[in-house]
Amino acid sequence: MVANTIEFGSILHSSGYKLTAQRQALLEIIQDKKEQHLCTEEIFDEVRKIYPGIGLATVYRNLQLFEKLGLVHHILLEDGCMRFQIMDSPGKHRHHHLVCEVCGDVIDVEEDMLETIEKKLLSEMGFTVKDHKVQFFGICKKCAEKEIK
Amino acid sequence: MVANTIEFGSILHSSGYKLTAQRQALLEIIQDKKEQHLCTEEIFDEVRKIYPGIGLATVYRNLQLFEKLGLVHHILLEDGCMRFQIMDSPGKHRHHHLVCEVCGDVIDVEEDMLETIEKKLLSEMGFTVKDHKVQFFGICKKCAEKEIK
DNA sequence: AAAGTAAATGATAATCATTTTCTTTTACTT
DNA sequence: AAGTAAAAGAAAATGATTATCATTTACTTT
Repeated sequence: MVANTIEFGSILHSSGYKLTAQRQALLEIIQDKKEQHLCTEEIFDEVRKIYPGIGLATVYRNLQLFEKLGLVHHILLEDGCMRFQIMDSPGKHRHHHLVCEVCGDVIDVEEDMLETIEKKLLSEMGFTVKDHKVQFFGICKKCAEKEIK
Repeated sequence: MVANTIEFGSILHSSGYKLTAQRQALLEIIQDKKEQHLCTEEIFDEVRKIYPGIGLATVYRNLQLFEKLGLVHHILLEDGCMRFQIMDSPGKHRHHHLVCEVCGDVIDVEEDMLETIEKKLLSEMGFTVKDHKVQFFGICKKCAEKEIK
């Protein structure tokens, strides 16, 4: 499931892009920190550890490119920066995010559970859904348990 | 259903805020342009027509205040600015947005349709949902009909 | 394997939405 | 009508992101 450097290389090449050391380093980081929804600056800080010379503009540029190629996707929370994640199964609808209002954690939910709604939107409103972005705000399990004590 | 100036006045007063001419003008505009998901700059341009002296910072400040008071809410699309709307029924979960990828229109969907999912998130993951943000991307009815022709 | 070329990078400046600061004005209280 | 804290206006500051441009590099062609 997890794509390796060679795969990334062929994805880039087949679209006419070059596989640079910077791009490899970036993809490695994003893949490693899969569960953490890192923002651009955070990715920049991480990637510098393995490729110290990299510039911030390169990070921005390539995250955009990776998203265009379907390798990563981003979410917008309320903190005013883009947070990126590896796209686990290209073509599938985006997964949902649970944002805990207490601890700030962002939890991924792989299950879609929106088919019924999307069918309804088509039949009742004539709107064909191609993708969605869903965020739930509330209290995560950990924080709910702490509150009881 | 539609709150008038007097209501807004008492909402502001009861929370210790003053009812200024600028705030009235702002609320009028946001109420008038209910369907339009205006961004801050657009609201600024509109409000200047009825209150020419208003400053942009005042618009930003008050939109923030109105949101805190539950009078308006905002969405974040991909254009990098906040878009505001009057909150029709305070306390209720936010409504969903259908974003047409062809014409860019944003359509409101008042029906919630997420109860089943939210129950599942609680029972299976222990996550208590307080609110949600849901955007569907796709093709609206109008654009779908045009395509056929 | 060396040369050629377009793409990619790094550094820095520019941009754009939003926030902050600070002085002046105004809404509401006494 | 006077007093006061909140609000407004103007402008500077901030922070994320994008654009510019000279230099470097990945990959192609010889």
